[in-house]
Amino acid sequence: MTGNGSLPTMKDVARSAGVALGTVSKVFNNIPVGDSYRQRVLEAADRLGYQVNNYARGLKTNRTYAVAFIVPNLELPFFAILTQNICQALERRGYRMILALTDFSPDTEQSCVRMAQQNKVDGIIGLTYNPNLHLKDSIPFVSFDRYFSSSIPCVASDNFGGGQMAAEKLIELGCRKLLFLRIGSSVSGETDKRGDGFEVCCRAKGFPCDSLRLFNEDGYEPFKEFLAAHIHDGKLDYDGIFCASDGLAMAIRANLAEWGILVPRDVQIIGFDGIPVWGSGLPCSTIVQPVAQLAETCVDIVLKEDRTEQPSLICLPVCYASGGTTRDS
Amino acid sequence: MTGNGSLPTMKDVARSAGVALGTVSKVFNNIPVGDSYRQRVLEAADRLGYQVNNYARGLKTNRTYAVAFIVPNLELPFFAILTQNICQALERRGYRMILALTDFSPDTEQSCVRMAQQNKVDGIIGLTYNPNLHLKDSIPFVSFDRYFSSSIPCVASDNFGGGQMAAEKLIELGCRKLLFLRIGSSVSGETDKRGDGFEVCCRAKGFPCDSLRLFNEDGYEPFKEFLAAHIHDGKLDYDGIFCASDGLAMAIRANLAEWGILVPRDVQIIGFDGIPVWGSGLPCSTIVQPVAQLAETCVDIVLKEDRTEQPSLICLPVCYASGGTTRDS
DNA sequence: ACAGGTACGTGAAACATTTCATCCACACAA
DNA sequence: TTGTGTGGATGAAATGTTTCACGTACCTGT
Repeated sequence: MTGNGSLPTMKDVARSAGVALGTVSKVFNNIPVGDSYRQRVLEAADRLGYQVNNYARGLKTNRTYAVAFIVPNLELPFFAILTQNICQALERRGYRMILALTDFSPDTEQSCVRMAQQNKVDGIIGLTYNPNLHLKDSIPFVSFDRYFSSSIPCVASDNFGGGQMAAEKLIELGCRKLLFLRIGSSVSGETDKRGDGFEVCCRAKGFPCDSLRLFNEDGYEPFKEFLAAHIHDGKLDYDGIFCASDGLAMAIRANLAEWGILVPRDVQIIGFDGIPVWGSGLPCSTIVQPVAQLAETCVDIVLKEDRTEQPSLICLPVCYASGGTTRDS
Repeated sequence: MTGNGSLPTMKDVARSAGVALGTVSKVFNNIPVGDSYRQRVLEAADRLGYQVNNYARGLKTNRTYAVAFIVPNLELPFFAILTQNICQALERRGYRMILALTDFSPDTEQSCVRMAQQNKVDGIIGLTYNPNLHLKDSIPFVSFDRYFSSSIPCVASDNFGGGQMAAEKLIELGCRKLLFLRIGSSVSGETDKRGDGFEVCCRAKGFPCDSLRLFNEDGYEPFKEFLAAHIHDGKLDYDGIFCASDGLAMAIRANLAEWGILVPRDVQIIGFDGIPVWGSGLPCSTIVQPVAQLAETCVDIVLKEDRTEQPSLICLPVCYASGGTTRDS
């Protein structure tokens, strides 16, 4: 017994095992050590209940095996699942995640970055919106879904392609009066491309396409007004709607139901994200983001040793999946 | 300029400001320092882009302002929202969260605890199932929803009361043939109490009550068989179902729909959790858990300095909320 | 038997902080 | 003028690791 009440250190283990400090260190770093020594060290460590102190280790090595993930919240199923996949990808590589929530506040985003820097994380993955985040270039940063500049790697789904895909599908299903709906803040980023792809495709095929942006985060009140203005004699002006997210699609469907307009009977809807909830399949027909690969890619890039020749934008393919809000199944 | 390429340290700041090391330390710890000194230090720090190194600080002080949260995954909306609330409660107090996912594996739970210990977290909040987790008693541990022993504080909803509440409500709505459904692993914990409360109440009021436990995590196949056996001439043997979670309730509803049995027309369903998803309200009528207070309580307890006289079980009240799967609105 | 080489154990220095015993300078009282 | 007290700056020690230059012991070949 070393006697004092605090936790055992390497020094205690060394003393107890009758070896030098450096030898203990080597054992816990998988550096070759004579078998008898290794054994004695492990026994002593076990006896004392020794555990490596990562704070001392990190101080010395400047590697912490921690990565910060910055995300607005976990209410949106897509955010939650993305967080889960990134956390798992990190754990698989022996890293751990420091979770930082911003609630979409640019100031909070900045302070999360500061926190991460003070904590000497080995990298930061950010689902952030602040266009002029101040980053120390000594810490690798990967942006999810928002492209800031060529010096900041960005991992995203093929949003443009997804929009095209949605348009093609709706047209193929016979829709002729098309609408794109998106919701959210003014700082857009990649998400707008979903609408761009949709519009480009509609126009190319010669069908009219309206586009509406809803600014009210909750409640969808602006949509209600819009709906009221576009329903005549119980019939909607549109027969195909592409929503920028599944959540929006679900809200729209609920809203339309109040007018007696049924999905997919009267209008077909395609959402975006493709996260199953409640274990009962997709919430709607949708463009599915490859969450697992997105997460894996973010982690790969942020942990990459060689930071020269990093691609600045990585775009992963999406796919269409039927989920009950289109008439195709 | 200090010259070497690495990050500036307190020593650099001290030199640049022309003050002693200890003075710089005091400035960044809000310990009284002469105004002119303070100013000079802050300017120098700003000039050099200095940031406190939390690893050195943590090594010296043994406080890290980090708390580990151990949870199976973020797929279940309840887990995701709980994680969010705990993370926010921590951030409000100047702490950060290390997120550790277990996918329900007892071994992973244990290794998460080990990881947390090595990382010198100030506390651990665990939504774990392993009944014999090996914990260092030097780190405060709070268990969410599972009671292990009187020495480990447990924070939970009033599951028993919630079960009673569900029974009372269904009976009040005229249901007479009642069923309780739960899903999940054999290691149960507090969750079983939902069923207990339900059964006790049904029995007390003199109505029959069946109870079924589904072991298959995904797919709900066992429930399908059970359903088939209890539907005669398109009519279900039950007119009121209490599900141990909203996710299960949603799956049941979908299953019943395939048999032409509509909710709440033919049978009324009450779930458990009460997490809104897709921003469009509750998924079903449900017993709502007070997630925000649960999170707040966990954090309060795990960070409490005085660890004597801690309650071993804290039980927070739930409430019923109508969400479309009962005929009461 | 001895030189040279190899494998590996040793312990001090370094990492960036906090803390504490000292010390200084100034003010005020006698 | 001198002695005392005080607010506050100082810098060395300590925190638990890793790393590296060094030293020792053993082995091999001639």
